[in-house]
Amino acid sequence: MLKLTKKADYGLMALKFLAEHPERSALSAKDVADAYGIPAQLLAKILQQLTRSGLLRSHAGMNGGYALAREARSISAYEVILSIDGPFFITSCTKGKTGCELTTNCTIKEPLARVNETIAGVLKSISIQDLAEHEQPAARERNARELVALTL
Amino acid sequence: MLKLTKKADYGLMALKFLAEHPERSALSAKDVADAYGIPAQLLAKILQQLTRSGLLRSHAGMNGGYALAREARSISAYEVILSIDGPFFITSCTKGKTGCELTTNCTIKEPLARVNETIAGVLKSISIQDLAEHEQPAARERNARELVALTL
DNA sequence: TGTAATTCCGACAGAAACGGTCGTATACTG
DNA sequence: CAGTATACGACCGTTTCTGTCGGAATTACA
Ligand code: SF4
Ligand code: SF4
Repeated sequence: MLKLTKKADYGLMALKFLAEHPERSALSAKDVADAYGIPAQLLAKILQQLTRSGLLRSHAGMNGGYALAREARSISAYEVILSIDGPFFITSCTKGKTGCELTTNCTIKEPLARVNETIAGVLKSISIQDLAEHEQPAARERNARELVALTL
Repeated sequence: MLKLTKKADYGLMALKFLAEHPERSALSAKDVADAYGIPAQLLAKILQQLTRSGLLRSHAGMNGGYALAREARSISAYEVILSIDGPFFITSCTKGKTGCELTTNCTIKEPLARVNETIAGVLKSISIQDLAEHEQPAARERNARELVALTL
């Protein structure tokens, strides 16, 4: 289903946590894992992946750990998900193995690709910074209609 | 990952197909399955589920089959996904089994819930009718920023 | 009445994805 | 050198997804 993996979830939490602690030059995977209840080794792998993707900067050895490679404002949730879960597609017609064989005669492929772009756009426009700030839940969803009208 | 299941995918295809053939009073599951390359028995179950949810009207026996219960314009992709894949949540913190135990000290739960609503809103504003019509892919995503600003 | 078409329903199995662990190697600090 | 930390890959148990099978109930029609 349309659900993000816990890995991505954990990744976002970690990023947010790092964004909230700029005073510390680096936080170890264990620090973050303990702050919430995340399995330490799993989080470690996630942070390593984020580092590979260039979202984090790592430093081994004592007092080592991870820090944001860029400012929180410029890191989008989309990038995080992309890094952890791989290419973002809501449909299965992404070529490669276990893809969909109906791509030739499928008629909803195109429209769904547009929906895909819309959702990707939403994710791209959410930064780690946004997660760190807490605003009031306002009236949302009421504007969804006009919102999609622009993109579809 | 943030991917819809093939079942939902098939369901949308079928709905669209039905919407495109209003002249026929009913189309059998096999008709639809053959039109594309969808496994017939699987599609049958999907259509049955959609019927149970009230999106389709079914008629057994010869010359039986399925037809839209409402007009295509008023059936949203969200309803289809909801019917087939169950409640829509991008996160795992949906209580119940295999849920997330970090809900107490999780700090991104709230923000993600808002993202969830935004995406749900997008889905809700897309109708079967929309899928059946093909418009030009226009500049989308450029408005994503302002779009989310409204909902976040 | 009987037969074919068709929906309906549950159970099941294979395959993939996910969540998590382990072991070990490497790098840095002091 | 010892201790702390990242880096990486292999592995495994569970869940979810996809698809199949077998059979029962409905309806049309000859
Ligand atoms: S091709 Fe059509 S059916 Fe296959 S995944 Fe893409 S959208 Fe779904
Ligand atoms: S509680 Fe926090 S961590 Fe657990 S699923 Fe919800 S958002 Fe993700």
